[in-house]
Amino acid sequence: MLAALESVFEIIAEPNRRAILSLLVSSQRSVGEIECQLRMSQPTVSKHLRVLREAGFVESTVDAQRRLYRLKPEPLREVEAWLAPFRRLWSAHVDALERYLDRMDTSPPKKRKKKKR
Amino acid sequence: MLAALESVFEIIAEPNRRAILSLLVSSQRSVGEIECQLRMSQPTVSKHLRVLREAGFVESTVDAQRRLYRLKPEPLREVEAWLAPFRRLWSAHVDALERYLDRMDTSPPKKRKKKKR
DNA sequence: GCGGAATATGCCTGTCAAGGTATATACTAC
DNA sequence: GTAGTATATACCTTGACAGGCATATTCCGC
Repeated sequence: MLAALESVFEIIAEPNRRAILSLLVSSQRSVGEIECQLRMSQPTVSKHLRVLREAGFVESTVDAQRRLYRLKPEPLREVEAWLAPFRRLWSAHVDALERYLDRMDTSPPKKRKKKKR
Repeated sequence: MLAALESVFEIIAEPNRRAILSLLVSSQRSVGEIECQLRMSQPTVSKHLRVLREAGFVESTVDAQRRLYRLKPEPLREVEAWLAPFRRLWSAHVDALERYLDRMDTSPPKKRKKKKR
């Protein structure tokens, strides 16, 4: 579980890790809080947190025996950056190429912002 | 390779699949073109395309013996949607203040020993 | 019909991640 | 010191996916 896992996309491919990240949006949490809210075993939470920490998704501070984890933005911005070129697919403005491709579309109509077919 | 793979995040966790998607941004392509440009074997390309098609990332039209694949927007919008709540992490003016408030959000730490491990 | 080109699929195998259990570590309170 | 709490790590097993190779399918031209 704590192996290579180089790419940020592989990190967020795991549903429990996404759940942890989403939980941390509202505020930082201790391992026990995450364990309780997401109904995962404590070692599982710790292992996922380790993966997330080593990938830069979260950081922790020590508070007595507890460790408080909170989000770090950088890796998710990588995802955002990769996603950027695809936004033209659903942006309101439809350029020439997309209109061309839409004309070739043989599948049943779907909700599109702009014209097609 | 052609198993469940339910979530869109698991689909885009595979580097070759991300490469295929990125390649299709500029225009639709045949399997042979993808195979050539990305230097993958033909069965590998076809299998990845099948995964992408079944997940709704791409669709294909038949052109003689060829099949032309092009992007479909919906699944990537799911990624975009999941990412949305995290944008507050890097929207400039809230950053420092909200992260400070996050720490106050839970029960106040007692004597804090600094930093991560 | 036949042969060839383009793509899809089946089978097999190596690899690796995810989780469980048990244990280790770190810290607090007494 | 001891006991208790919170978290991390080691070891192991299971399962799934990615890719290679061989083969099947589909379509074209002749």
